Amino acid sequence: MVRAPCCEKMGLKKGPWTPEEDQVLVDYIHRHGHANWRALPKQAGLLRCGKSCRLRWVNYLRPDIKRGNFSREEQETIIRLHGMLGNRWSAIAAKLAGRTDNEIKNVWHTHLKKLVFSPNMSSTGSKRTTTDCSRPNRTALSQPLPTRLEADHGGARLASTSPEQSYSDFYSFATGSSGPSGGISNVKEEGCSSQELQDIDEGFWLDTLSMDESATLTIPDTTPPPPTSDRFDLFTSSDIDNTDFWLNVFMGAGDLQELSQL
DNA sequence: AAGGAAGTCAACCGCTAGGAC
DNA sequence: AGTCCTAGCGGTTGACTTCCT
Repeated sequence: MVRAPCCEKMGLKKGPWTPEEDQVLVDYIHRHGHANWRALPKQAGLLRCGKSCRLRWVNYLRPDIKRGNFSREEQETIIRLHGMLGNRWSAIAAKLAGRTDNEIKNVWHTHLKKLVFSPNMSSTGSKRTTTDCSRPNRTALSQPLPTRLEADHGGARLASTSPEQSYSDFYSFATGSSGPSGGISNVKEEGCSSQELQDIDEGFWLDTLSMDESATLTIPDTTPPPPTSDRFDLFTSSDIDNTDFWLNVFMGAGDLQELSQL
C-alpha cells in the first residue's frame, strides 16, 4: 500500500487547533456532514489533513462529547472493562456515553493504572497534592489487600494473602482479567450468585477479615477524603483502599461478562 | 524566584481491517 | 483475486502546567 504523504510534506498544518479552525470544521460538518474525511479539509478550506480533522471532531468538537470530571462510576467502569477487554479503548468508550477512547486512554494511563497496578509506590513518587487519586493513600496502602474470594456455604469468603500481593492481584481476580482463578465467573461457578454477592454487606467483610487468623488486611480508614477542586474529586485513592470500591468493581464485572466475548 | 521533575492531555504516527473497484 | 483507499484504532509524543526543592 502506498502511504499518503504526511501533512507537512503536503504543506498542511500540524499541532494545536485554533478556535477559528474549530469553527470552520464545526460549521462545515453541520452543513455537509463528514462523509469523506480526506476530502473534507479541502472542501472546508482547512489546511489540515483529513485524519487530523477527524480526530479533532471525534475527540473534541463532537456535540455529544461529555467534558469534565469522570464520575466515580465511570472510573469504576473503566477499571472493570479494562480488566476484561484490555487496551480496547474504543470498546470501553462505547460503554461510556460521551467519553472518547482518547480521553479514556489518557485517564487510564495517568490515573487509574497507577492506582490499580502500582499502589505500593513510595509516597515520594508523586509531587501532586491536589490530584488525590494520582497519589495513593500511604497509610491505607501499607496494608496488604485480599486477593481471593472464595465460594463458601452459599456465600463468599475472603481469603487472606501474602503481603507481597497487591491491588493488582485483586484487580485481576475481581475483573477476571487473568490467572487460573477466572475471576468473578469462577466464583459464580462455585455457587455464589450475583445476588448473593450483592447481599454481602460491610459487616461481612469485617467478620470475614476478623475470622481469618492469617488475614493481615485491616479495614481502611473510612474518613471521607477532603474535597478537592480537581477533576477527579469524585474518585480518590481512599476509594481504592475501600473494600466497597472493589466490591462495586467486582459486581459490575459479573454483569458485564458478555463483554469478554467481544 | 528559578530550575528541574513529574503530571496531563491534545494531537500525531503507524498500522490494520474492510469496502470499492 | 489483487490493489487501492479510507476510517478507525492503539501507541506514542511533546507542549504545557503544576509542584517541589
